[in-house]
Amino acid sequence: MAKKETGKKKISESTIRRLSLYYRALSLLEKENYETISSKELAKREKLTPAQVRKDLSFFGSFGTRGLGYPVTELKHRIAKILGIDRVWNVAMVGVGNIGSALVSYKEFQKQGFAIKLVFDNDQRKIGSNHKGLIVSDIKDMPRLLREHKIEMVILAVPAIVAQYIIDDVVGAGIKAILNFAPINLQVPDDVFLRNENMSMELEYLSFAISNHYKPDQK
Amino acid sequence: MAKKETGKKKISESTIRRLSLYYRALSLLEKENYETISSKELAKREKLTPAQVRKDLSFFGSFGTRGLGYPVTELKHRIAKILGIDRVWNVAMVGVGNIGSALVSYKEFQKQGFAIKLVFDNDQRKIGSNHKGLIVSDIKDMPRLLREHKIEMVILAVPAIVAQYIIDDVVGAGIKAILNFAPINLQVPDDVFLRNENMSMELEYLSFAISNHYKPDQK
DNA sequence: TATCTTTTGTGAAACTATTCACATAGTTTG
DNA sequence: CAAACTATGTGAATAGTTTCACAAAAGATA
Repeated sequence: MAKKETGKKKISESTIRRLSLYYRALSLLEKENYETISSKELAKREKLTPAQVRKDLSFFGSFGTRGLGYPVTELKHRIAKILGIDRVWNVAMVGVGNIGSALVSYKEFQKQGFAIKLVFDNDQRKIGSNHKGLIVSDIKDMPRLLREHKIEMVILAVPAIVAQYIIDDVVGAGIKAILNFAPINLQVPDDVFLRNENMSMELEYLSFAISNHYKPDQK
Repeated sequence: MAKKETGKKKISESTIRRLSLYYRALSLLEKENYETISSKELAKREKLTPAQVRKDLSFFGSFGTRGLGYPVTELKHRIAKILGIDRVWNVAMVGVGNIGSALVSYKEFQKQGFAIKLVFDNDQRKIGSNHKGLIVSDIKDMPRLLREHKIEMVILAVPAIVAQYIIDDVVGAGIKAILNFAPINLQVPDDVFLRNENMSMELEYLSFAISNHYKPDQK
């Protein structure tokens, strides 16, 4: 009997991140024509333990068949539903410097259902120019355009120095989910989800690892 | 009496990541002409608890003065030393598609001491072309060039489908630290540090958060 | 110099996450 | 169809991380 997710029990951040890994692994398994997959094999592919896989999934229901494993395609869809990626999300890119313009062309986002519909900048030389079929809009028009195009997520790729001002505008326009690439700690109201992506931090981690002959559990 | 880091006790991944945050905060504090900073204030700036800050630092020694706090500039240098970023690292970029070429121009890496010295691709149309002052080399010459230029870290920004072949070459050339942007789980020997950066995963996390009215501790 | 205040550094406690281990339920085989 | 096998789902045990709480150390005050 599948337990319905009540939304009551607290799901840990790590579990959610692993769901993304499972989803990716299942997409691959589907292409390899697997019909079912055991927690053991799924764990092996993502360098986790079978118990971890089963425990993670058990928070959301009971998806497997004892003696057989999990149905690949069905589990994939179930995870997509849990993650909320069983639909297309309208995303806007704010800032088209190096990172911003690269991400606009990044196929992976589109593939996972994150459709970049609008692109903004405050640089007059960039406004009006074409980035992969999208015309760069003036950041001054952002509040209106975000609403008009029903944008639900924003990727912020602006210089750290202006990031707080711009995120205030983004929040003001009603956006509740923001992925920030500026290396600075931004303030947002409690009901806005903010994730920070800091690529230097990953290199610093590697630097620490080499410098200290550190042997972590390779994630 | 400062306790010398023995390298024996296990430092958690989260602690290391927070060191990066402290480092960044301290750099800012230095610019704001702070001479000392309390764990309380430092915690506030990075949305952590004072106890967390003190505990993290205590793994590496005793850097503060009771009643006063931590000396900003000195602590910054100490953390730089711990993270191994008190020097310049020679880095190579492998793959100059969207992400790769954006990262080559990404100022933040340079600023943090990660100097991209070589750029590789296997696409004949790209080889020989100029990316921000760097000529794209043929990936066939990678083993030789990595050694000649004393490269210690590689950023892998190639399509998932070829990532395993290419990382095998990178490992073969003696590289011990790799930051991978391909959304696939790569195999490397035990003595090679591999970090995966998956930007779609961050958007999926936001998608989950919105879809489930999830309220995490905003990290 | 004595007292008060501040803030560190750190064991211990509380909390969170992972792994274990096994009853259970289903498949497969002869 | 019964026995053997396989693999889930999950409480309990273990391991790991964060927070608490306070003694101790240093600065500030008078």
